Amino acid sequence: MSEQIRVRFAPSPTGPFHIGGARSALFNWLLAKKYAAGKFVLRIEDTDRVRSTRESEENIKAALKWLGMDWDEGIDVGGEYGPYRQTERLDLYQKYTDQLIAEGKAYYCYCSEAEIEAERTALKAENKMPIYQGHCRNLTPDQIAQYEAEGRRPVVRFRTPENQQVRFKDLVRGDMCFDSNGIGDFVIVKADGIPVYNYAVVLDDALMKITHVIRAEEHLSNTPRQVVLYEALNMPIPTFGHISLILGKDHTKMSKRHGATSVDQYRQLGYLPEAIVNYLALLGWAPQDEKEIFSSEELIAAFSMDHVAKNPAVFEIDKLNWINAQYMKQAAPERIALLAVPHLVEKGYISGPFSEEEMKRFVRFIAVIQDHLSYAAQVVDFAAIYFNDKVEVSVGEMSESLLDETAPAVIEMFKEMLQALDQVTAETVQPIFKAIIKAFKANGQKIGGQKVYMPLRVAITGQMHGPDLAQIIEVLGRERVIARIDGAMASVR
RNA sequence: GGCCCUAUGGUCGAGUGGUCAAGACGCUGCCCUCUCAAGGCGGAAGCAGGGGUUCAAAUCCCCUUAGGGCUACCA
Repeated sequence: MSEQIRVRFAPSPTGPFHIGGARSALFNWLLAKKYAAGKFVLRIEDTDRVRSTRESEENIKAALKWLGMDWDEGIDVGGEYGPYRQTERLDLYQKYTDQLIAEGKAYYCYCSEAEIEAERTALKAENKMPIYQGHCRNLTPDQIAQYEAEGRRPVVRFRTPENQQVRFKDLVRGDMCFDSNGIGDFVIVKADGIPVYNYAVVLDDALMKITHVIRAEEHLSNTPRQVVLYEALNMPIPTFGHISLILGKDHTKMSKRHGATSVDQYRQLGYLPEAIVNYLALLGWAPQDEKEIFSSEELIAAFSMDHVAKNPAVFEIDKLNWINAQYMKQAAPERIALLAVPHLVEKGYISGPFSEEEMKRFVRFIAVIQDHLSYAAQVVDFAAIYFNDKVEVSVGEMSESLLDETAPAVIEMFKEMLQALDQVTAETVQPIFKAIIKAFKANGQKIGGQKVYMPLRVAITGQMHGPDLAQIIEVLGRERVIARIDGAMASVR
């Protein structure tokens, strides 16, 4: 592969930025970064004026940046092949359209949408391929004048060569071959003068000197249309690579039904961008070795289109969660704390951002629960341990552990020993538990760790499960721990 | 309907004519442990079906089946 590699990501800004789009972008980005002279360009395909929005374009850019995929050329950053928004390139396209028409490779078609629709329906009824039958292929000047007089606005159709084998090379599918007769004379410019996707994409990719077009498989069947256009335009055909689609759990195309599908939803849930990138890379591509966790740099080094899978991949949230958890364990607690703030606010634990001092303390708590988290929003599952000073002991196993006959003595001893400590840290607290067991033993009573830890855990956290108790005590501090214990004991008495 | 793509455990996937068919997630057993996680060590679980080709097929060919895409004046 040449070092002059130029790839692009060309999304349509028509909605939330989808996880599948992110993977397409990633594969292109990885390919560009692999080569010193590689360039990744970001182009906005907004020819669908009804559905395209600036808001969506901003989302895409923000998501790409969040994921760490910087672009060398394109929207916002510019470059020598701009502009990079298709609606700003209309005059450029016009030149080539005129040329195609002049050469007889394209022609005006005055058929109305209703007429086309009727033709299509009829063909389908006969079990034939619903392709344009060429009604306006060879209009006389008189006919054209007649249509113009009727006020018809023409589209431009491409005169697709007949009886031709359209071939192209696909990096993931191998050599592809389509029959040109299955294509028909398709529209390249709509009645409003705006080129259609299949046409604009060819012009843009050629003009922007794109060498490799890596995109989703849904475009595979469109590729022969594009290839005939490249040929008619006398422009070099890029190398294609059609990566398979990402499916939901039920093996249908990922949609809202499958839960979070947009990059932004994952960002809001407190997933880490490195983890998303890592997971996406593993979806449809496999490294040569058995490595699973990759930094961006490692990904760039290891990535190759040679090992991109052909079959569609099911998006498995469990695996993403596992990968994200791997990154969470390594992440700075400060970062996780920051990501958790909106969720803590939402649950009413706090009313706004932490003060600097509060943050410092909360970060210590995060360090304690860090290994329990798949993503930052899950902090709320542990937040009660930290925030609820008024411990609620539910009747049942919990209250029983406090009403256990050894419990009062355990708790009294614990309080005394905790008070006696110079410094309350996990290291100084831990020996207390052992000391209590020993004290019972000296008294002729054998009790297990369970009888010591559980009443204390329940009295301090109001829960029977949770992270290391000594660490929780360190984070909470002596006063709050004592107060919680007293409150809890009072509530069960 | 036509054209096209795809098919290895529940999932991601290694595998490119000769392997006891990797590894990971998930599930599960044990260890660790106050608990829940994390971590460590094990286990169950797979070549969609049928025909060929070949001494030999997950691997090559054909058919069937299933899933998906395209067939727009969407991208």
